[in-house]
Amino acid sequence: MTEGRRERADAARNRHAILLATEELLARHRPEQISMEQVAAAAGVGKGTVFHRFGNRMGLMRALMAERALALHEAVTTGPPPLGPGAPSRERLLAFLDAVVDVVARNKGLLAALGHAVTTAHKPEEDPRSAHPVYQFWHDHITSLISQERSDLDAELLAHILLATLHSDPILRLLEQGDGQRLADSLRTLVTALLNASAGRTEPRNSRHPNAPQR
Amino acid sequence: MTEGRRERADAARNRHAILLATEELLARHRPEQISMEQVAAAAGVGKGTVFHRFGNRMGLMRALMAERALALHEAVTTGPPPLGPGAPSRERLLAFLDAVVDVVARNKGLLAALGHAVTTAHKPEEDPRSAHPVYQFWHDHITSLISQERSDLDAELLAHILLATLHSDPILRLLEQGDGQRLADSLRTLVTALLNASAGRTEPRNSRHPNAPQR
DNA sequence: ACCGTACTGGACCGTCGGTCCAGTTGTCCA
DNA sequence: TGGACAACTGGACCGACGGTCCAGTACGGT
Repeated sequence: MTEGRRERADAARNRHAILLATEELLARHRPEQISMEQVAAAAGVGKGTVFHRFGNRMGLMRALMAERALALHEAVTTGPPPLGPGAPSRERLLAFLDAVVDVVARNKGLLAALGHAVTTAHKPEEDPRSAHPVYQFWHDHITSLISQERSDLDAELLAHILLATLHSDPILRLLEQGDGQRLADSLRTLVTALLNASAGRTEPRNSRHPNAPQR
Repeated sequence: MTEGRRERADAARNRHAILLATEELLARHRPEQISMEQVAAAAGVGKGTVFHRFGNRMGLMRALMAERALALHEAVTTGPPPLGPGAPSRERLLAFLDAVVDVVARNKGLLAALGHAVTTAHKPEEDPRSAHPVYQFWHDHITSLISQERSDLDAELLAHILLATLHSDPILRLLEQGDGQRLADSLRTLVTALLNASAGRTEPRNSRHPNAPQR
């Protein structure tokens, strides 16, 4: 981050102001209709400053998201069980999903703002590999917990499925109406059922569309 | 559709050309970077025509999606089991999910193009109620099948969760690489586990985690 | 054949993401 | 303390895009 120099005081102040302004706008307006100019104006800085600090719209959203997710990140890596290390994987997983729903519920618009772009670099093939760090972390964590508990499952894919929930508009809508608990409950049900399922129980690869690629 | 007059021949021709051009562009380029002008040019019509027929970007995507989903719609409502009526709900559900994955896999970019907007009217509070008809239908169908099999579950929410899968960028990426079978398998596993789970097994509404990180 | 109208298409508009660069200001070092 | 230098600032500017408008076109009914 800070290579060599420290961050200049005014820069830090403006950076904070921009993030704050974005937060407020996000809380009040639909995320896809807040413009960078609006953000700049609301923060009381020039547009150039915003772009200088955050590169582009996505960068701004990423930074904001990263900040919001920080507490959770710490709770998971160094906090007490069941979120932190120490509890059995199953408990950690359930606790983590609860916590993630919580974060998302408190940041309704933000996830939507990131949108699909969360994991995508959209410019002329930048590096299609790198996902949003927050997503990356969440996904890795869930993957690891699932596979610890059930090594026979496709943990990685299932983690994507679970997280996909949080990008869904109808579900975001529910969250807006305060139905976070309902979502958390269903997620618990789902995961519990998954972890309890007997291993060979699901019918294996049936022959799909003939020209569907294998793997 | 055709109230009173028939659709003019040239209009039909152009409409088809536009849809076709959109398809091709969608297949070649990232969906968020194809512009309406491009579509118009590729279809060999003026921009006005495109807007006249489809209203706006979303309308175009909707129309295309509706067309793509038509076959599935018919298979479900009037086709033979297990997709159509007649088979037990569980079989129908599994078959339907397979089929949906198939449709999505064959239309990679399209879902992403619709994006979150699938269910949202974005203009100044138009009618936040109405979802994309295709989504609506898929959701209703899944909800109904789940609740027939397991009336104790929150079928509606679970249906949203299952469908959310298809809007996820990482998963769309997998689909692009031909991993449709892998996704279908995991979905089957998930649903089977869910339907098999013993009723009271999942811990009921615990009072969210006390040490969930704040803010 | 001819009339009314639905359809057409390109000029046009306002907005927005992003760039640029000249001026400013914080920080380091002597 | 002061000077030099780079980092930061911010607003003018640009190209692109979604969407509107409307004069002209040509389809289809009669």
